[in-house]
Amino acid sequence: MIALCDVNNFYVSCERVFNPALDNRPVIVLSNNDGCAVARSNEVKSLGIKMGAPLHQIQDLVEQHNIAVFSSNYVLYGDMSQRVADIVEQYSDQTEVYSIDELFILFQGFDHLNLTNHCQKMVQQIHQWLGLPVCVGLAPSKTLAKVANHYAKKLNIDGRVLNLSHEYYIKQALEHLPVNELWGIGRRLSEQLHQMGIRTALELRNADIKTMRKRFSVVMERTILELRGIACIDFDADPEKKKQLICSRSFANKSSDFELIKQAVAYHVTRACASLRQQESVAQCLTVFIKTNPFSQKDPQYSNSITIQLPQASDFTGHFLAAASHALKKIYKPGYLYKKAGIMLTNLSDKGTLQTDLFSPDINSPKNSQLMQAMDCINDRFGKGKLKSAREGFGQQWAMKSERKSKEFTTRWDNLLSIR
DNA sequence: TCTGGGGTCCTAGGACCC
DNA sequence: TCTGGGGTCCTAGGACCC
Repeated sequence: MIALCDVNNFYVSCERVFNPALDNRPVIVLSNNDGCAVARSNEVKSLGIKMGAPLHQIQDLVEQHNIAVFSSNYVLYGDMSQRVADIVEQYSDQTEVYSIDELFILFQGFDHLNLTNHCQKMVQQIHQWLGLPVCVGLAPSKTLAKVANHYAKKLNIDGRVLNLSHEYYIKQALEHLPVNELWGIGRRLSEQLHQMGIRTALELRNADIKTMRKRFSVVMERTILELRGIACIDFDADPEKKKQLICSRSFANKSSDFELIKQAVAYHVTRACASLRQQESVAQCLTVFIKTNPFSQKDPQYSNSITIQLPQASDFTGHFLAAASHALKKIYKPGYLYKKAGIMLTNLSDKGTLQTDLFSPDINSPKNSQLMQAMDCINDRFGKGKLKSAREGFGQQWAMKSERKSKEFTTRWDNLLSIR
């Protein structure tokens, strides 16, 4: 059996843990740059505010219903997420962190246990230790576990665990589930399924598998098999290293200032290279991209990207900074108001198996390596960005808006909550 | 005026090989 | 008019996820 453990309205729930006045009050957490609503409390959902709604479009509702609005606080959410995972690991040694608020749990050799009870205990412990509400769906496949989790939340199941292992209940659940709510069936696919007359998850499960494979792809075939209780999406306890790393941010305000964009790009390169070293990879390709605000009706639009290949894969920030600065000069056009810049590292490989070139000098000197190590060490100990490249500048004039962020309650001594 | 930031997997088609 | 039968690798684009 596979369980999906998912924290309800995760970001909102994290805010509520440290601010009980938010209980029973509508709460929203915004995306980066205070742009869109990316987490909503149940009260907000029932007001009809959609996932991803831009804040400026729902401003009236916010005032009307006295909705509490927060900037996203990833340090807090990341730490809380880790704490959830730590607890879950006590209940099975096979867990797969699927996202910041979800884990799959594999229960193998647990036949002696009543899994529903086992998971209920886990839910209780998470609630007691962290104050976070989680729901668990149990089923023979990941896709069905997702379905079970969906109903555990929706039906407000006692004990917050729904076990979907009996054929009768599986059918019941799928019969009432619109096909577009399935994991792996997005907007495009459900449109096409609708055209074929397939509207519920049960109808999809009963569809002819060969026809569906032909018409769609192996992905669709797997979804159907999973709905039939045949697990075919791998359980991946320790995910491979990232195959690409992207770092980008929108600017607080649009700008055509080359120097400002250059500093933002340097900042992104620095962050990406630190992640690269952390997972002990090297990258050979660097992509730099910039774009104007696509939502603007009146500003002339421009976006471009360029990919540069290093002579050798590397993890030395300096090489990527130099390449990025070169790349940016090529794509930057004056006169446009830019809103976003970012970089991407691709063609990643293991640092241990790094191939050097027989005919050109090695660009990865031990000196560079030591320098990066020292830098990472200092930044780990004294905080991200304590030591940085001069190219990043000091002002960070482009820095995103984050005007309503709560404190780092769990990771900074001086942000510790005091109780009177 | 204001609209996020990450990721993954699969397929078709082109270029190439013998 | 007739023009084989296998392969591999790479990339762009499309779909999905949170």
